[in-house]
Amino acid sequence: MSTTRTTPVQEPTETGASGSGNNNFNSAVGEHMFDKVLTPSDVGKLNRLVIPKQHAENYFPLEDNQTGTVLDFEDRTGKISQSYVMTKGWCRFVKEMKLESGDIVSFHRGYVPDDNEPEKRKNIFFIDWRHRANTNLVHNINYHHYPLLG
Amino acid sequence: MSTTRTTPVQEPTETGASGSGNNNFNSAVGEHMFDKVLTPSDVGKLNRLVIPKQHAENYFPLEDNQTGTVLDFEDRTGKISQSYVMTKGWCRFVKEMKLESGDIVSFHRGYVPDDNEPEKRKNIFFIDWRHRANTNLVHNINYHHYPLLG
DNA sequence: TCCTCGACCTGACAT
DNA sequence: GATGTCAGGTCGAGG
Repeated sequence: MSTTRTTPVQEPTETGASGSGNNNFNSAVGEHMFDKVLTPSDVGKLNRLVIPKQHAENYFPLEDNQTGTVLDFEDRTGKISQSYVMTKGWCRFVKEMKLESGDIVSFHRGYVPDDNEPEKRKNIFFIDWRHRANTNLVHNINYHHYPLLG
Repeated sequence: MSTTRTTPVQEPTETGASGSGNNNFNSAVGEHMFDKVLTPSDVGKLNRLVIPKQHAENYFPLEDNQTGTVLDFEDRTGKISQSYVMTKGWCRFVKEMKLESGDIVSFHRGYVPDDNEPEKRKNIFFIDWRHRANTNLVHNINYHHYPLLG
């Protein structure tokens, strides 16, 4: 219970292709971006989800992230690092899905053509979740998905 | 000791023009950007300075900050917020300047013409500091400045 | 009031 | 020991 650091956020189990039973969402929803095993504070009273920096910058449309701005102190260097949290809407999501520490959320991205500008594509985000395995809960290994609009 | 929140990061005392004695640095160094009163952790073992978000986004060349990316959960909204800290080089600065909680750092910006492209200007950053007033320390109300390269 | 949200502060830990 | 990131808190504004 004590050591609850983020799982070394492993690269995805390559899209639901692995046989872990998460195929009750249509594969057409899009590509898998990343997973996070929820920490106690992700599902606690803090009402926020810490998003691993690398994934936030890789996958969300934050535009032009330089992973920190570097300045120089004369001969030295000063670096400004950034971190990312999701706040708005998260707490409601946790409650409705009854998420607990150890459960897993999984972000996916899809595209739709933009009707007005066919050469452009519009992002659609999805968030899936499942209860962790190795639990006494009834609903283990159930996957769900929840659409997002980007 | 307990309540050590950031001073409501007030707007600057409008460039050293106010009579608080901070004129031992050449006014040619540039415009005043913002101040921060140092917290205990800013000068402690954590080796980092928390930079108020608004100032980081207003003044540093982080490019294209949208102050949080907004996604929509169907009819809901999820928002990703960012925070900023300065890490590299900060701890050395604190030690050399003997900064303590309650002291104030002040960021300034100047410009120099870019020799190759005269129409462009290059940022130069400076960080000034002073010990807080109302202290028993000897060096109160001393201002210093420290050049940065941008 | 209570809750959410957003910003900030502080500490732990990995590298 | 220095740096970078994440976890876990507090606080205040606003609904």
